[in-house]
Amino acid sequence: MPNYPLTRFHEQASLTQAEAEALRGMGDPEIVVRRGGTIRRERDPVQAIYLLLEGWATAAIRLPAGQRQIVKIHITGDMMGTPSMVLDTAADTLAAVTECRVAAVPLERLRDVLIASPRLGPLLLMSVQVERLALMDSVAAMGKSSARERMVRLLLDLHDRLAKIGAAEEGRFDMPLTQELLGDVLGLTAVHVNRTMRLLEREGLIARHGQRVVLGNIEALRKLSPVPPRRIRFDPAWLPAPGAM
Amino acid sequence: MPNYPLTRFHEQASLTQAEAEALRGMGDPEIVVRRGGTIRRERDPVQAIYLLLEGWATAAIRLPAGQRQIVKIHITGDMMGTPSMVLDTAADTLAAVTECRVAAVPLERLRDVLIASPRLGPLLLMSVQVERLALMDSVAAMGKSSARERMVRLLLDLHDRLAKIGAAEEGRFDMPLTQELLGDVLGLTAVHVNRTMRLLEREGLIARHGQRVVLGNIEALRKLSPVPPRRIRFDPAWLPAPGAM
DNA sequence: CGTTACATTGAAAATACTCAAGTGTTGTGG
DNA sequence: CCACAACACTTGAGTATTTTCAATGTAACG
Repeated sequence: MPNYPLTRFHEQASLTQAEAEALRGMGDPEIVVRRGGTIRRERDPVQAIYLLLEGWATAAIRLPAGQRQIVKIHITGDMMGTPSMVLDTAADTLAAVTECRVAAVPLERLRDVLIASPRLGPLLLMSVQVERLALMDSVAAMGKSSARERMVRLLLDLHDRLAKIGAAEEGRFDMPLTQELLGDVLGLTAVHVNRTMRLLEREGLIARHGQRVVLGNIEALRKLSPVPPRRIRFDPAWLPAPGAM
Repeated sequence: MPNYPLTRFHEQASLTQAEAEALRGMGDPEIVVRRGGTIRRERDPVQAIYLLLEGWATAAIRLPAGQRQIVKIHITGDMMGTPSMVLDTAADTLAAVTECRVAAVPLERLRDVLIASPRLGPLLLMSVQVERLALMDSVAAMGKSSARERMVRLLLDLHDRLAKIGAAEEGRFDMPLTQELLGDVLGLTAVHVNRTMRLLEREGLIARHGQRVVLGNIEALRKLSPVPPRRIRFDPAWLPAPGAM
């Protein structure tokens, strides 16, 4: 088993193994960020994108009024901080939920990789569109569904993503997120997150033991979810074939 | 003045004039979609992306429960339907709010353009990241701010985007959106949209005459907005220089 | 002019929030 | 190994925001 979970990039962003390795190879040596630590702060100058080699992290925006909204929960294998690629100062704060292993890819080196592997640009574009779709679904869920529905969607989303990297099986997985963090993801208070989860528990839809979550009846949960999962097309008509560029 | 508002692509997506023309030149002949018409329906096979040559349009997701969430209000010059590039069937419905002039760019031709103008891939990537940031801000606004704050943000966002294409001046612009549509953008009911706008009016922050909106005190409104505007960097370090690819 | 679509307002109900207190749980230093 | 912080979770009671339901007003259009 390789040091790095390439499957993540391969499946989500449909980068080939060689392309993910090219990106990884150009990255800085990995650093370890301890639980609660900050990887990159909002408003910092944007100098790199980040590969999350292992761990859980959050991407959060702080509103002027002081509240924090988490816009993405990152897990092992995710690419982080790329929306800020088009800004001078970072849009979001990347924070380690668990201890994380992270490799930074300075933007200049990313440019070199884009030139050296011309297909990587379109593939990166593809992975960004996938993230954009996830955000569109988030907006839909936040605008038009109840706390319970949003919670169900989050649990299913985490389950499906964790299953892809082998960190969830038969609806069971570890979720190292406090209820306050969940609230900042869902746009709810920690108190209401608590009530909502307890409700799902009383209904027999989920069970919890510490950080361990068990989705008892996934089919029933999927029926409750405000948005269905999306199936990515791995060979879209607009993607130049290898060798064409 | 050219037939096509290239400034939009140039400013928002930082495509050069030549690149925008390349994209436009590869598009199908323009079609006219009448007010209320559908440009592309959710779940349709994805065959093209769309250039909105003129008019207002919405990109909306329909939830299984039947509600509709508008994830983007498109104005003249916008590129539409690109998130569905990575799907077999479209994620969102594109509908004409006003009469629209639209040019479709079939995905196969987009591929040809990407090959012929290699810098277009990274530039497209840039424009998609800009849209992604807008969605992140939307999530933040929907999760953590009140109806009034969200309404203020929407009005400022429309104002700023319209100003870029010369369709807003001194805080005045036409907004051909019904309160029901506004509700589907903001995640509110039409009734509450009405109350919220009337409140802003009573406070002297805005005025309305039919579709005409006047932002009386833009500075005060910006202070109320839950998210500040973002400044895009037009020459990011990761963007290969012309000629480098 | 009648029809239709959109805007406005009131009253009651529902959802989620705030404040507050109490209950684990975990980690740490003595 | 215990005491005690520190942190996270849980629950109750009252409040605020937003929704729902219903009725009425108004402007555009054939």
